[in-house]
Amino acid sequence: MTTREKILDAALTLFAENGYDGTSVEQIANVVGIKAPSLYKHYKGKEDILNALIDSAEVRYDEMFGSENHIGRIPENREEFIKVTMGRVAFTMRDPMIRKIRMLLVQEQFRNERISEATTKHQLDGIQGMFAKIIKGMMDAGIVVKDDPKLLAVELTAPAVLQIARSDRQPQCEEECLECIERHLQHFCDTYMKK
Amino acid sequence: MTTREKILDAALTLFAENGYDGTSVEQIANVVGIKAPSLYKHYKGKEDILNALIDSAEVRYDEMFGSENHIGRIPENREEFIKVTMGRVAFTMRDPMIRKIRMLLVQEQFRNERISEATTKHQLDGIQGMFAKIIKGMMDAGIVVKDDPKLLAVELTAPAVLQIARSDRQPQCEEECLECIERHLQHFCDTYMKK
DNA sequence: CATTATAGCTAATGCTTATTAGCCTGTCAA
DNA sequence: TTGACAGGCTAATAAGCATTAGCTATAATG
Repeated sequence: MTTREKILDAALTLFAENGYDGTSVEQIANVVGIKAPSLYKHYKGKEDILNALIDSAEVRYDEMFGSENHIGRIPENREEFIKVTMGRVAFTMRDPMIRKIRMLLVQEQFRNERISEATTKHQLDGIQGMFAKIIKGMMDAGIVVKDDPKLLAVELTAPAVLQIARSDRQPQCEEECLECIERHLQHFCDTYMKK
Repeated sequence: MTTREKILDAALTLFAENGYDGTSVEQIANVVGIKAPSLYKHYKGKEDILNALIDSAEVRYDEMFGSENHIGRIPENREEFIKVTMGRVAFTMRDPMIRKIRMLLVQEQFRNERISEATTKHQLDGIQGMFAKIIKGMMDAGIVVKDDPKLLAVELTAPAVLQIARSDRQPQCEEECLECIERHLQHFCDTYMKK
């Protein structure tokens, strides 16, 4: 890992934990193992680090949720749908990097337009788009009732997004959040899946 | 309005807009119309202002959503339910004070346990509890299908909470957010209300 | 009327912060 | 071998920050 990358990594951790204004350039440098002024050999300044961080978060997010090939196989029945969805949720909830990106975005969402748009993409448009396709697939396969896939995606994802956000701020409730999501998922299937 | 109150008011606005760390005591004093050191005649320090702010936010929230007498009449039919609920949503979304409290909480949710718990209460437990009661009432009246009211409250409120959060960070999308909530509400009624 | 508390002020303190200047060392190309 | 550059360092700068000390005027209280 290059120093440039180490800086991004340290900054992400610290920004996520203490916020942008709550993090000093010196703290970042400490984690990297260099002195603060050396950091300016790699980035123009603190704001520049934040921007680079958002760039890389966007790239990572698009790799993860943007491309078609990560939707995977359309589940063939209720059990498979629940299993694969819960797996996705648990992974997203626990992955340290993704978690830090969420925490960074949510704290700095009012700072500038880029972050604000990224937050909407992550919390709403991105996941909804992805699940709309999966739900559409299941409708076409005849295992989900005919309806607007986009609308069902909203119903499906919104409670999960809120619970993931909760587990970010109250990690001790992670288990409870997952259970809550699973109950919701069961209910979703009860409501919209054919028997 | 006493100076003590003016200080809380100014601090709420500034914290909501720029975050706690992004706001200086001097800025708060400027808005109030006094010099920074005078502020210490009213509060022990910056952290003390934040705590007082959360106290008052909690009081206001409990007045608003905590007590039974604010649930109001149980709607008698679909149209009334949609109308009164959209009214509630629009009010909550637009009320400046409530909006600032949401913005403050969401930005500082990782700072301390009180704020973290308040955020969960506002975003999840509070609204869900309130709507669970309303839904329960409509079930008892026979206009909503029999189901777990708490679970239906999750399905009902989660998309709305996310859209309200979106309109906080992208106020230019307020109209769009409200439309999105209304579509969701219609869909909720289609799904769970008897014809 | 005397005094005491309230609530403002200016000045100062001491700390943190982001950033710059300038130096040094090792690596690699000409 | 020389020279340039990358990437580290120390020292310094300048600004901003929360907070304290101490003064003053006004209003309330005895």
